Formats: sequence, structure tokens, C-alpha cells
Amino acid sequence: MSRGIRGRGCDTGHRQIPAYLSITVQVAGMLVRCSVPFCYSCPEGGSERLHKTANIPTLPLVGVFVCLSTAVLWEQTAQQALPGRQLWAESESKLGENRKPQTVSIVQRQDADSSERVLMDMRWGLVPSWFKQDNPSKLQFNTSNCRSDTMLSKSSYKGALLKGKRCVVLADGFYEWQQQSGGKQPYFIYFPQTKDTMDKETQGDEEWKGWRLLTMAGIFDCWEPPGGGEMLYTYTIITVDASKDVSFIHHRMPAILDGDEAIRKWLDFAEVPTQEAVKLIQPTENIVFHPVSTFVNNIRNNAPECVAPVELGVKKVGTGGGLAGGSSAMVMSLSQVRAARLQEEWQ
DNA sequence: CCAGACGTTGTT
DNA sequence: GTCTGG
DNA sequence: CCAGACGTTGTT
DNA sequence: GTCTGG
Repeated sequence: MSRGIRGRGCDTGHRQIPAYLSITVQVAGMLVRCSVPFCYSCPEGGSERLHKTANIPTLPLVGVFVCLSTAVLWEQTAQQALPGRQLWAESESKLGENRKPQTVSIVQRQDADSSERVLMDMRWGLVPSWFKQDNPSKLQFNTSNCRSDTMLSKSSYKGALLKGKRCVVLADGFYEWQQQSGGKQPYFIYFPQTKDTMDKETQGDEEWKGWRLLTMAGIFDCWEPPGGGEMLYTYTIITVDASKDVSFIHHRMPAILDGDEAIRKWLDFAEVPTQEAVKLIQPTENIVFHPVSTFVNNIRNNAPECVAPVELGVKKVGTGGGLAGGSSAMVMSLSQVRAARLQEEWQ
């Protein structure tokens, strides 16, 4: 599947890769540790709207979320873009220890009383805990995705899975490229958005519910550099056969967890054993999509045009890119999208 | 047993 | 063609 | 995933 | 660390 999950951009229209500040918030009576998206291009840093957009989970659960919607996708990209910055808001010292409730970590807890979800950023591309070399970029095989049918028999994933290192990857959506004669047509694929949510988005402020983020099933692992240094958290996105509606685009898709119950079970490594959890990994039909410009193909392009619908067979019209508008422009583009059954028009 | 891989998608 | 960087 | 490189010696 | 191929 795609690499294609991008930052939302902040209030002022920046679309640079954001980083996070770690905070603990109370949601539905539970303490949830999360990372607040933080825009390095803004003098003040924080972005109220980005934070709301992160749509912090409301269920009191055990587990790890990876927030990709606004997350760092490529460590090296981020390191180059943000030299000298602290990228990993959740440090080893916080995650490795059990402390007071506010700082209790979910990771590797066996007991069932652990009741937090942690929202953190991880590096995409799972580095197995046994990896021996000193630099994770030396990993000579691709671990961005993990086939659901073989994940329990692969050395790179089996260990993490059996240890309960299951996570949920949050994103606005993902991209797939349809192979055609004469090129590749990218599509943006995402959860259907309710009218309720869209209306409230346009009102903004207190009523904000935001985009319904896609929730994908992932596996993570922790890796310690042999020469010492900070623990690195990495993850892979599980893939399944494409569901019927999107199979004309591509024959594979990420495993999507549709709804709080599926998410709850996937994250609850203490109560839901591996064998039960893997049953959650199925293709879903509850998904919509629209074609987008090949503008998205170039990684350096990060603007509303990446998600704006295009009409196929029509020559691209210059829009002036993402000079203004930021996240608002993006959501407004998506607002124009009819939510379902668009396949006939584009097929 | 040791040595060497450890992965996916897509394409053929 | 295949690997790396983003 | 796509885009772009794919190399060395020696010089600055 | 663990599995596969020889």
C-alpha cells in the first residue's frame, strides 16, 4: 500500500512535517497520554486545530496508537527538515517504567489493570528487536507492510505479535496507485464522513469533531541501538486483500479496524490473545475514495492538492498549490466529495 | 549441524 | 534492473 | 508508495 | 531471536 499519509498542516497553512509535545489528558474519565501535534514552522509552535483534529480516542483502553495523520513518516526526512529537534516525544525512560498513573506506560504490561491509551509517534518500517546493525536504515528488507496471512510465521513480526505489540495507525486516509497503460493513477481512500461531522467542521470551534480518521491495524517493535542510545519505536501496517469496491484500483489494502470495539480488542493485548486478535484483520467495505492528481506522487509536494478530487480524463488545471488555506483548504476540498458509490463515475 | 536470511508490492 | 532517500 | 540515483579520485 | 536451506 501507500506511503501516502501526510500531515494536515497547521492553522496558518504550513504543511511541514509536525512533531509532538507529550501531554496527559483526561478523556472519558481516563488518563490518556498523547502527543500534541506541533508545527515547527509556527513561531508559537502549537496548533489548536491540529490538536482537535487528532481526535483523541475516547475509549479507556490498553494499547498504543500511532498518530500518522499528523505524524512523522520518515525519520530521516524529519531529521533533515528539523535538525536538532527532539522528534520522539516519548522517551525510553518514560516508556520503560511503571510510575504514577499519569506516566504509566502501556508498553509490555502484563496485568489487566493497565487502562491507558498512548498516542505517540513511531517510525514507519518495523525494525525487529533482534536487528544487529548499528543503524536502522541498514535494514535490507522492506517492513512497511506485513501480510496478514503470513504475519504469524515471519521472523520479523512473529515475536512482536506474540508479545502483544499491536497498535493502531491513525491517518486521514491512504493512497493507492492504479496501474494503467500510460501511467499510474493515484486515489485517496478514506472512511465515509458523516454530514454531522462535516457541518461541525465548517462551524469550527467547540463543536469540532473533525475528520473521521482511518484506523489501521499495525504491529510495532522496540529496538535498541547496539551501541547504545535511545530506544526506537517502529511499526508496520498489516495488509489484506483489497475489498470489492477498491479492488479495481489495487489488489491489496491496509487492514482497517472499523469502530471502537474492533480497536479496543486489537489494542487490549492483556485480555485479547493473539489468536483472537488476528480475527479482526479482515478487509472492510466501509471505505470510500476519489482519484487525485499525480501531484501527490512527488514526496516534496505537500499541499491540499494531494487530496483534492480530480476528474479523470480531464486535463489538470493549475490551482496555485497550497500557498494559503492549510488544513481548511484540504477539508474543504474533501467536503466536495460525495461520500459513497463513486466507483461507477471513475471506473 | 551451520550459514544466512529475516519483506512487500508488482510483474512476469 | 535495483537500491536508496524521502 | 514514487523519484531518482546508480561512482571514484582528488581537490576545495 | 528464530526460521529456512543446504
